[in-house]
Amino acid sequence: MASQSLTEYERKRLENIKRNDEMMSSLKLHSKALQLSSSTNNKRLRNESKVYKTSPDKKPKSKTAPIVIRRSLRSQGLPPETSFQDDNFSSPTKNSPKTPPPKSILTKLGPLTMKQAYMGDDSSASDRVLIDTVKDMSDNAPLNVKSGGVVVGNEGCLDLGSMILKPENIARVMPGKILNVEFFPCKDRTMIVAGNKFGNVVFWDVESEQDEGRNDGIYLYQPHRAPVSGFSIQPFSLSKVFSSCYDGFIRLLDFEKESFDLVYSTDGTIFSLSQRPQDPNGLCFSEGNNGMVNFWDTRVGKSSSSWMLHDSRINTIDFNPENTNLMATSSTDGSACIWDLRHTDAHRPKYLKIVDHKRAVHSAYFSPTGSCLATTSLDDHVGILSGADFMNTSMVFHNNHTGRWISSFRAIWGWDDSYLFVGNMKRAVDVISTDRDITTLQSSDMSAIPCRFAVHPYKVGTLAAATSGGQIYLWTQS
DNA sequence: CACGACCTTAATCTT
DNA sequence: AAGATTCCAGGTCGTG
Repeated sequence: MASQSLTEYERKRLENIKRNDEMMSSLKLHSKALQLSSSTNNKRLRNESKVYKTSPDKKPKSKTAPIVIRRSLRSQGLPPETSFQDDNFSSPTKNSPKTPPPKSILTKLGPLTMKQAYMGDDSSASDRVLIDTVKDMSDNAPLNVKSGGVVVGNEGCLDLGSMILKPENIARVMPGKILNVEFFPCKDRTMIVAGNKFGNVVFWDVESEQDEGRNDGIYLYQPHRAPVSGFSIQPFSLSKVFSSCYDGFIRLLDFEKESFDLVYSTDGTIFSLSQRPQDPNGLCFSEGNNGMVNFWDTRVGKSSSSWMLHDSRINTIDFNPENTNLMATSSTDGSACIWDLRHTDAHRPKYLKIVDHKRAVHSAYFSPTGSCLATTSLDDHVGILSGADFMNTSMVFHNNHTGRWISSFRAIWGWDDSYLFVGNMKRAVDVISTDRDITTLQSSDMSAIPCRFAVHPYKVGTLAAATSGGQIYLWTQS
């Protein structure tokens, strides 16, 4: 038998590949990605985003009027499904920027130029402005470096009542469900990056949108072909953006080289991506459904260590900003853990603390000072750990039952250790304070459920809320 | 135990 | 305006 000549590892790998292929084809993922990246669709999206932004919707009804919004969102309508090109989609004859990247490039083990991945067409702004803006930001990077990676400055003085959602800060930045949204850690700029389930990555340069007329400040790319599961941008290197994908690829967008380079690929699913603060060459990500965490050295292109830390997929990885030896993981196995990377126990780190939930845990994040941890679970609770060695656990009831179409909720910390932001199924943002008070940010302009959030690391009061319909609501402090 | 059928949920698409 | 479709979650329950 041929299989007998294979090593155990090789046989397992082949099995994995076969299983993945079966899953992918059964879900018609390729076709979806291609349909999505057709230039007609693309044009529609950019138009739509503009329309949506300039007139989010007239609100004839004063209070909650979700149906109104939905009607307006599809006013342009999608052209009837054309026969989609199939997997043998031939490479484009002309290298026009509006040509979607063919599957052969997205699956190739190699670099992908920004030009190849850019989804803008002739009528949209060139991404040259974006590239130059990010390079400018990067040149000012030293200004952004703070001790311990913690925001210093006016923390703690946020008045929630002063947070507002301006109509011009609402945008449909991409199609489909947004799984991830982040701010560039840049002191004087509001640059947002988001990723969706189709493998798109979008940049929203918010100031650019306000300053320039024709340019809407939104730049859409397709560097991946499956859901984007994570980003990592280090404050000291703003021109480099790591992104991970369910299909097992991790790419590094380098604005200097203007390409999305491949840094890692695996047969498993990558569910989350993180970097230890102040470690430019290390990547940390979760892989597969067996709770594996992998530490990857990008300089050598090798794994420095990998451990099975949970019984099921790991949904988030976060490092303590004060003590970067502490790492928090959240898992579908129903637990979240804090690990001490300095101490190992039976070939894996020792856990300092375990938080048990009754169902899957979708996030575990350290507070800005590192002295608290917040967990979010499908068991309809937000856990808050505090005190010496995270001894005190407090569970706050919160409806986290998002169902299938809305990304799971993940409570994130604000600009100090006193409160958390988390989605609310009634199209609002809940603010949970550590003393268990819950207040709500509401706006009649928020026409969909905000499920994934990010806070601007330097601008207190600037909060991005992303939806499963591709919108971002950018709350700011008035 | 493994597996599949079925349910939940909201936004979008189609009729 | 209303029904159909989405679909890389995750739980439950029934069957082989």
